[in-house]
Amino acid sequence: MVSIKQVAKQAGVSFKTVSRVVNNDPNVREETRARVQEAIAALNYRPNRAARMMRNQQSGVIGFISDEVVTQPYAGDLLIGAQEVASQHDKVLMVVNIENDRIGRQRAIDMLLERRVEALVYASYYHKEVQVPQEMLQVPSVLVNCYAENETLTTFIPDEVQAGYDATRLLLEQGHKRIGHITLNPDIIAAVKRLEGYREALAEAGIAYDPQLIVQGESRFDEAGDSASVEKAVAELLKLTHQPTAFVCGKDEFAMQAYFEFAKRGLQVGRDIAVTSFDNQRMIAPGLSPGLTTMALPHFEMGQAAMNSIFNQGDDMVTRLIPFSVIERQSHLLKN
Amino acid sequence: MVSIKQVAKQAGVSFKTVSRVVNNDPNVREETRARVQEAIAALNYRPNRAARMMRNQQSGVIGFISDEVVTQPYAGDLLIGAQEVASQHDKVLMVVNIENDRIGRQRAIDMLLERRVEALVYASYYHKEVQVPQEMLQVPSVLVNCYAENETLTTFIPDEVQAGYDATRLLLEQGHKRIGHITLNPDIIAAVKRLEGYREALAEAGIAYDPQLIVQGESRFDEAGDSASVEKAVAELLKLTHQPTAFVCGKDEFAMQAYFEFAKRGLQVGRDIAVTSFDNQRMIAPGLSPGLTTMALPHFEMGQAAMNSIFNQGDDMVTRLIPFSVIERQSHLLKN
DNA sequence: CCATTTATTGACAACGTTGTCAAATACTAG
DNA sequence: CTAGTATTTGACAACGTTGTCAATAAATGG
Repeated sequence: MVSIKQVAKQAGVSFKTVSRVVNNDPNVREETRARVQEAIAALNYRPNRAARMMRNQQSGVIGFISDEVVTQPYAGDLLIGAQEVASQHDKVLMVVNIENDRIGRQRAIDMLLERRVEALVYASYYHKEVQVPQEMLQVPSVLVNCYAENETLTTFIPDEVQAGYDATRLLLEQGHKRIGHITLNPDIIAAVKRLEGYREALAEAGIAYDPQLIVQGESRFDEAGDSASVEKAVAELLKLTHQPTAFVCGKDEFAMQAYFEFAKRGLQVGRDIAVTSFDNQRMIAPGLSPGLTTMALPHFEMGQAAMNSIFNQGDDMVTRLIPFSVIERQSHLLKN
Repeated sequence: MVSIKQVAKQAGVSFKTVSRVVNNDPNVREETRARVQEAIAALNYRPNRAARMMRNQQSGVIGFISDEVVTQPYAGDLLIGAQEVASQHDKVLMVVNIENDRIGRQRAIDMLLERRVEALVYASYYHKEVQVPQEMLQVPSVLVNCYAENETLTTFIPDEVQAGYDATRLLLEQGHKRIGHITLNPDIIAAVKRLEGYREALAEAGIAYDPQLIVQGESRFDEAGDSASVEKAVAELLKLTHQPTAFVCGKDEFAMQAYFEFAKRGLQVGRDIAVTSFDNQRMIAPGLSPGLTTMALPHFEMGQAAMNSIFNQGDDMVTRLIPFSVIERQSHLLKN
């Protein structure tokens, strides 16, 4: 690899002069500058960031520890959002994926700290509680899509309550009074919070909460994607004497399966029954017919917000709720 | 940040001795080693990789340029596969996402080369042709999920022909003779190659190719997820006098929509009609009923293979096809 | 043309490491 | 106890940069 000294030799100047040219120092005679630039081009010189960093003690790198983020559909948007902001500040991300300790979390953090990352982002692939390793505190750090028991770090999490509220309100606004809710596994925070939002919306509309309308869409030990639970859930809700006319589904997969269950019974979403859901899986929601109205997780926004908070060290140690976006398609409407 | 010299002072030795302890040099008296280790722990010292790198001219970093890989569902597995192998060799990935030049490709490559990455992986989110920037050739590089016009780089791409062949053969093995194929947009390489595989499988089985059985599932300018095209495609195929008894769907979304079309007509997958598909979208395929038999893109394997080829510089400038995995669920079977 | 001032350039140290080699210390045998 | 050897330690240079400051060259004014 060619260094600044070789360029200097080629241009017939001291290496310090080359440094000046590289850094756009105005105190260089034009003629010299041109000569140096020529040499730089000729030798295809590229400054060495590691050496530069050693002088000014800045790595320009931000560590991004992802707890399976990238394997999850669209959660990669979190990465993209973070990168976008980082790159505006001339920083790069060093991404380490720690999947169930395949590479231990400890090792990841050590690696990143040895590389003198200027900050750390710890992102989880679904909203959950995590243990924050002590070492993270040595460097500005934020948590995304997860939170720590002892609120030691700035945290960005999706506003599940709002999402549950909005998903329900969309249906209330259409005049529905009996709204079924097929919930996620209650071990998941999202399940609990969204239900909370659902109840808030009902309360606001002056509708009594009826526990019969809440059915779990996945058994605690379900394999991902097992459709039997949703089948049962829909059956149960439709068996009620006072049938629901609308459904809030815990995720788009549930909605998809519910569509099938409705179809079996000759019910049609958009005519006989209204549906809202969560996640905006781009592979599912737009492809259903009618298109599924669903609450999109603010992955991109959380990534941006997290990174912004790193650069604006003013506000610290807060937990910020990032709102979901309402993706309105047609499934929440009934046309007749 | 604490440096080796401060540790040395604390332990009352020269900084070179600390260096030896850090690097597990056996030529250190046990007593001294203990003293140094104590100081290291006390000061929470961590070696500076950038400085280390400057000496031995190795950054330990591999650049991963992703052309929207992480936004694509499960394509993030590519990253994971790559990281797994990299980390076995004690390297880290520096990931830069270049989405339609939001951060220019040029800037990404400059950044990575300034950081003296030891190699570059260029990954595209769907199998397509790319222009390889000249600079990539300065460093060992591989292409993943995309290929260059002038085959200048080692390339790893999914074996679309095999996938098409397997998806078709699964159905042929069940005795189907009339197999419909709903294809992707023909601008996409996958569409063309999978059809090729389909034809190979038919030919092998001694069944004549019937162009009437091939229908495009998305118009050239379709928005992602528009379901109208599949609706029409299925209708067209079922209208044929000599109806198909099995369908090869271009992707899992098509299959999902086809399931709905069949349901509308009282046809049931697994009883009246058999289906195979591509992608193994974990949000869709297992949740359909019956579970969708589909060909999983070898993202993880491509990531691994790409990284392995970087470390085994023996074989160069080859194009390697990585096979899809056949994910057998029930949709290709008919039980009666 | 000389004395100043100003613009341009270069020598050198430093950043935190590791490699080379020499110095110091500890151990062994006679 | 001494010489000789083996072990342990440290001084110094180097990696590729940038900051500090001094040295040189060019420009200005009288």
